[in-house]
Amino acid sequence: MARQQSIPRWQVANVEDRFIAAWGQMGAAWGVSRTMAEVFALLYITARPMNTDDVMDRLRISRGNASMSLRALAEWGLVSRAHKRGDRKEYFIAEQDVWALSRKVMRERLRREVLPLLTTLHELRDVTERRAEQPPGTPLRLASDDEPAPADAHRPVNPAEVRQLNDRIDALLELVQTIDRLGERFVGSDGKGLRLAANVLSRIV
Amino acid sequence: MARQQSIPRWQVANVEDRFIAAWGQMGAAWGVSRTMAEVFALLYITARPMNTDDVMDRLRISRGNASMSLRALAEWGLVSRAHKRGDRKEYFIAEQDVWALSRKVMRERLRREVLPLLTTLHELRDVTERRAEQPPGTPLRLASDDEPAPADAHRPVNPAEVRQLNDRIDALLELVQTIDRLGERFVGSDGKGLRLAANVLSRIV
DNA sequence: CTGGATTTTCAATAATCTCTGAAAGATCGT
DNA sequence: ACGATCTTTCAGAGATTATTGAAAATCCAG
Repeated sequence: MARQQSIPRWQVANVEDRFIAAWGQMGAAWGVSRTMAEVFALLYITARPMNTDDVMDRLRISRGNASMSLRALAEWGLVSRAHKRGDRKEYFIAEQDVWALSRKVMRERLRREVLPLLTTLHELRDVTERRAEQPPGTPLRLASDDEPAPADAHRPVNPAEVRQLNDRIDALLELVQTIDRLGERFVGSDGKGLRLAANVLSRIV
Repeated sequence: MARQQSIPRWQVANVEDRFIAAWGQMGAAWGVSRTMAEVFALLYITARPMNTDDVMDRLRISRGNASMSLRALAEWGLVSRAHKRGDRKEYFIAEQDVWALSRKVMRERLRREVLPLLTTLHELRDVTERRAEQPPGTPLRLASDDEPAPADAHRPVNPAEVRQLNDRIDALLELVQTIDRLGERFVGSDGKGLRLAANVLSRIV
């Protein structure tokens, strides 16, 4: 095999910049703030411990912004904190294992953005659910409705329609639950969950 | 089994509203415009063909907004267009099969937000890649750099570091490719891909 | 072809989200 | 305890994105 060719520093910086931009873009498309994604990208691609000033200077962002982004990344578990002897500054290091990364992202996103939906869907189903074993006399209306609703609003809805509404909520509930459980599977297993899944599925389908 | 209890219309509307709000919220968290997610939620949960005015009135949004959102949803393949005899208005119907829905969402998101990243990562790797079979004399610098860079920028980077940089890009490339292929798997298979995956994985891990 | 009905477009506006920078708060060595 | 260094906070400024509404385009029946 031929010898590795050396590359001028400016070209490496260019690669890093393009990587950071692309990663930031993707983050933004998936609902992560662009800057936070960029800070992570910087730490990942350089694979060097960096302090707030390093990040500020390289990304041309304010101290406050850098501080917030780094903290958020630490909360997500995507970067860890480190210290250097004789230096009071705090340094940050990006997790380099991409499987660990995807696990952490998945866990956090499930917790923050799927669970709340799941909760709401359950609540809603409680309303539309067949109340088979409920005592017949139970009042349907909640206590607190003092708004003068039009008479039409009180017309009872065809029970068949209610059942269909319930079924639609149920179907979504099942989907979201499946996604949630699937995610938890990865999270729960060791670091290689996604890779395992990929292999298994390739063989099956 | 006891008889299904009837529910006043206002309570159904309340369930629908809460569903729409929750769905919109989740959409926003995942980088989909809140309104677009809400319009879909409305069409899905009512399971009725609706025209632009219906959506405008129910969601209290402008005609333009409703029109744009409906069109986008149609482009995503999440709603289909329909017509009623003797009515020139266009009606929209939400896909009700949640597995088909997840397939369509996944396909579009892969295409729009993963593929571009994949492309960039490939481009970047082309730069850092070992140029084993490349002719030795090939110039490293691109033709067009007239900017007066500081001498430091031209200092060659330690080849070992370049290799490590390449490895980091490679690792991410592999991850993103895995996700992409995994997604394509669902898309390519019949409607039940996700459910199948869920079952298989539950048994394995 | 015409007129009315419907949809689409898009510049202006509004709402939302993000970033800054300076001040307040922490932390540490002496 | 003090001063120096570093970090966090957050109100205001700025940037971005979403929304409106009215005009323009499209469509269709007669």
